[in-house]
Amino acid sequence: MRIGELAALVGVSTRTVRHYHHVGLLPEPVRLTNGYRDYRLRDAVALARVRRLAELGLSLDEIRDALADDLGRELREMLEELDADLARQQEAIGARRARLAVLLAEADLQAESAVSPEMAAVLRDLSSGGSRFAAVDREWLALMDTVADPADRGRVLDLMLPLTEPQALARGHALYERLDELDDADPADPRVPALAADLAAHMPDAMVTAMIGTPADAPGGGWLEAMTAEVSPAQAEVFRLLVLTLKDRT
Amino acid sequence: MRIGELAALVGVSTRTVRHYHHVGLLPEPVRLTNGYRDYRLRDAVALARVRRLAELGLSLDEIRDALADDLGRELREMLEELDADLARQQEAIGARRARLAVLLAEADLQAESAVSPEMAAVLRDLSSGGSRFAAVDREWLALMDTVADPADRGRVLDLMLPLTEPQALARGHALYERLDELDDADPADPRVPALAADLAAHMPDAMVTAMIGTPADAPGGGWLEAMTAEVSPAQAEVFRLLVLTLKDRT
DNA sequence: TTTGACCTTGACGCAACGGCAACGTTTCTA
DNA sequence: TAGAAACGTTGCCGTTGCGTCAAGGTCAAA
Repeated sequence: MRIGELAALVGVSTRTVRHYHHVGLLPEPVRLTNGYRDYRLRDAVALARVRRLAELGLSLDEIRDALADDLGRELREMLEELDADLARQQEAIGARRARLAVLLAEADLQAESAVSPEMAAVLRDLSSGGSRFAAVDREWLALMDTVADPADRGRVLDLMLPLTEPQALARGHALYERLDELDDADPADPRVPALAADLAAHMPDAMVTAMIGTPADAPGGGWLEAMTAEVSPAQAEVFRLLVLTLKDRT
Repeated sequence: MRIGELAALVGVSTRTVRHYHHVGLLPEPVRLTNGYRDYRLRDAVALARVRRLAELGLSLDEIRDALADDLGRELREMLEELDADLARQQEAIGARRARLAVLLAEADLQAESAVSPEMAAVLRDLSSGGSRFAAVDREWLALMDTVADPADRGRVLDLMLPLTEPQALARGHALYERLDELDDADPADPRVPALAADLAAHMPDAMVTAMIGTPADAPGGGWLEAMTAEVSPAQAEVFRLLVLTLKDRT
């Protein structure tokens, strides 16, 4: 047999056969005088053996190990491991499909699939003012929504919901405006501690504990540093004081 | 933010961030005077967007397309396609696990997992004689067992089973011996046509139609050529006559 | 001052082949 | 009998999504 016949017989490409030679999975057969490889039936059997394991999902390395150990206990362990692995894959795919189903159902209602639809609603409410600072806050919330795992995502939403009530929104807008006014103010400006105190008063307890409690190295952890870097010195000072105040509150 | 902070914030490696820059998924931010990349919150938002789609299983190319088309209809189609793809994967994995379960159950009984256990039993029966020719036949059957898809595999077994009955086995061994005797005989030897006729008489009808009916380009198709290449000229001639006889029989 | 923890670009590695180049051999066909 | 088609040979690059050096430059703390 020449390589093409062997390949057709077993149902693989000639490239695959040569690849198996290259990686030592299949012994090189004798050559004819013209240099062509000359295969026997036993080569086809060996190749079919390899393919059988490959199609079960074993890597070529694993197949080599399994065949080297002459089809003993080793193979059985590998197969069990493989089965566990496949089970995990099935679960993972199932979870992804579940998330997809949610996304697809919601996509019928709105196309803003960059964030979850609940969070999109929250962001719409918050964005009714033109505050430059509100924009930073919105970016931050959008980030939290994408970065957190689904369980935390619900918690973030719960934290935000009280702030979307009409009175809270009005007060929030006023606070945003006061923050905007500090854009090029001095950090020692008297309005700074006043605003920090009012902000602290405006924040629900649950949000406070969430903000203080987030470990610095978890995803979404360096929030304070990341936000202060975005704002002016006076605004950063507001944050510093705010965090101090909140820490006292716990 | 520097690249490490950004990466930690979103929960990826710095290498991943740079990779996304490299492939154009994430715009390069401004550089500080020392050459460090300087990220803003919106970069984190963009990165998190990308990750969100990536974790759903979209390829980076698809993510680029989806984001370029500004989160419209395109994305929805891709998600649906992805869902269908995942469904197919689930099915494929299920099929593999089913095959694995069979293998594992049988591995308790015997370790000869290169061929299916039923075929292993058939091969044991056939191998009771020391005929060199029987060895070729056994290789061939082992190959058919691994190469054919599961549906065909059962058919092959059905074909073989009649030959494993005691009387059939005895006659089969006698035929093998007569084939072995032709190892270095002349193709014109009078024993050749006689043996071909006896072989034809020995083969069940179902096996005949299976052998004649297999298309030459299907997997396992070139069986005649592959087998004749393994044997001596006189034995090949037996085969030629055998096939002629069998073709008449259909 | 010297670690040590960052950052930079660049390049190789990975799994399992597919595909091409550039060339020789065999086989079919006109 | 010539030429084309269909095989064979080796070798190298491309794929995916980064991980992992290598060989530096930068910056903060001890």
